[in-house]
Amino acid sequence: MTDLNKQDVYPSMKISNDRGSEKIEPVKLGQRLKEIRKSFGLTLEEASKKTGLARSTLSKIENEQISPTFQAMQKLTNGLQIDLPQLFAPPKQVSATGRRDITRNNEGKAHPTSTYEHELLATQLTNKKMMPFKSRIRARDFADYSDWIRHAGDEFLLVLSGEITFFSEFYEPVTLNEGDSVYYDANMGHMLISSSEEDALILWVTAS
Amino acid sequence: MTDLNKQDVYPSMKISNDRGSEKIEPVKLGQRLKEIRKSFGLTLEEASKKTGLARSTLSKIENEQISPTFQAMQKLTNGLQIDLPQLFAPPKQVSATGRRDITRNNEGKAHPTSTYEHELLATQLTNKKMMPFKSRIRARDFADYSDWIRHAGDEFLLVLSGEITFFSEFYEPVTLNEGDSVYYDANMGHMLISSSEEDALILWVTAS
DNA sequence: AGAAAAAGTTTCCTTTTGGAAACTTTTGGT
DNA sequence: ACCAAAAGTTTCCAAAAGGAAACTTTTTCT
Repeated sequence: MTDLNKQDVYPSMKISNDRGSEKIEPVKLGQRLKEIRKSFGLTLEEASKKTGLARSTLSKIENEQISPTFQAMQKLTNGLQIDLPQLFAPPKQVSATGRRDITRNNEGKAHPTSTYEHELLATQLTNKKMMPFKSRIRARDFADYSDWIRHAGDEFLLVLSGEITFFSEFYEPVTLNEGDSVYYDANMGHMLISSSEEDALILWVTAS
Repeated sequence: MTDLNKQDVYPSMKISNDRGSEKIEPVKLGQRLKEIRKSFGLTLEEASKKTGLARSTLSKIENEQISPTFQAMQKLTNGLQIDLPQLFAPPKQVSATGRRDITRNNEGKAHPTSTYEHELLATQLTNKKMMPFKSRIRARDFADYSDWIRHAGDEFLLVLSGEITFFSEFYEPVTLNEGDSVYYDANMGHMLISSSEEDALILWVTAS
């Protein structure tokens, strides 16, 4: 195999930035950590017990007097049960106004097709991590589809009413009734049909 | 005021750490870093110039002889133009068989509290991009909470039955009935109560 | 308000990291 | 194979992090 490297595959990852050490963006780790600890209602002492780091060390980290080692950070994330991404997470400014979008029943953005009738919810917000839909499933037959549906990301689906049969690439078809749900990798080929008399109503959410 | 903290009212925070790491995960940072550097076709010397870290230091980090400080890691990520998530959670295994998890009605993992009764869905899968819950809302009063609920990520909520009042930090309370949904930034303080006689049932999904 | 307890910060000292240079291993050319 | 250059590792020391305990501030009693 040729020595294909990331630069070939992912042009976006350009390393052309030749400036040795650019200005180090001051990710406010300490501040962030303090927020998290407080949000759990923990004192330094308690956090100390959970993480195995000294009270004093935690204090210094929170006040940005020291730069914790990776080891220390692992103790932090393990002890407090948080993810690293969460810690480094974007400057995360709580927007002054907050993001919120309410969609009333049947007032989403409709996308009807012969097999589905999708209603996109929360259309007012941009940069969402998830895309929620409510759909009416018209398809009654496997043959209503030309091929597996397949796309990036995770998908979660809950049956609101009716009965569907969920087909997927590596599994036997399965019947889902009201209240049943399925979570799957959308890269795996999938499709679904309504398997009762009526159309089925489902809620589904994607995230990538 | 009672010492009610987030963990009490919001047990999901505990389990939302779904990265499959209950115990001390030995993230092979050094190994991973070496992979990345090689994939860019960089020598230690070049990486050193880009990151501002000494050749020797890089070597020691890669061979896991030392645990880099947060500062050092920032230099790494800045200099090499990679982001932290990449460093920590890259194994990125696309399972050959496909990931899928079905949760039957009322068969999720329950987490009852006085105000909520959460049922975590899709408990079999790890590394999910979303965390789906079905919940029964018992709270009838604003005062059932000690403070706003606030955590990282986006949240989507759909009312399955009953009627809820959704309180959030920067908005007036709003009443949601069956079929209504709301999408919001979970960093924004929020909480909700059942505003009809019966308990309300909701579906909600978080993603961060 | 004052005392006691709890929470948080700073000091002091030990352990560990980070960097320059010496040293070893690998690669490339002849 | 040999030698030279490049790449990588280790040594040694200065600089910084981590922990125990002293100290200060804040909270919670009476």
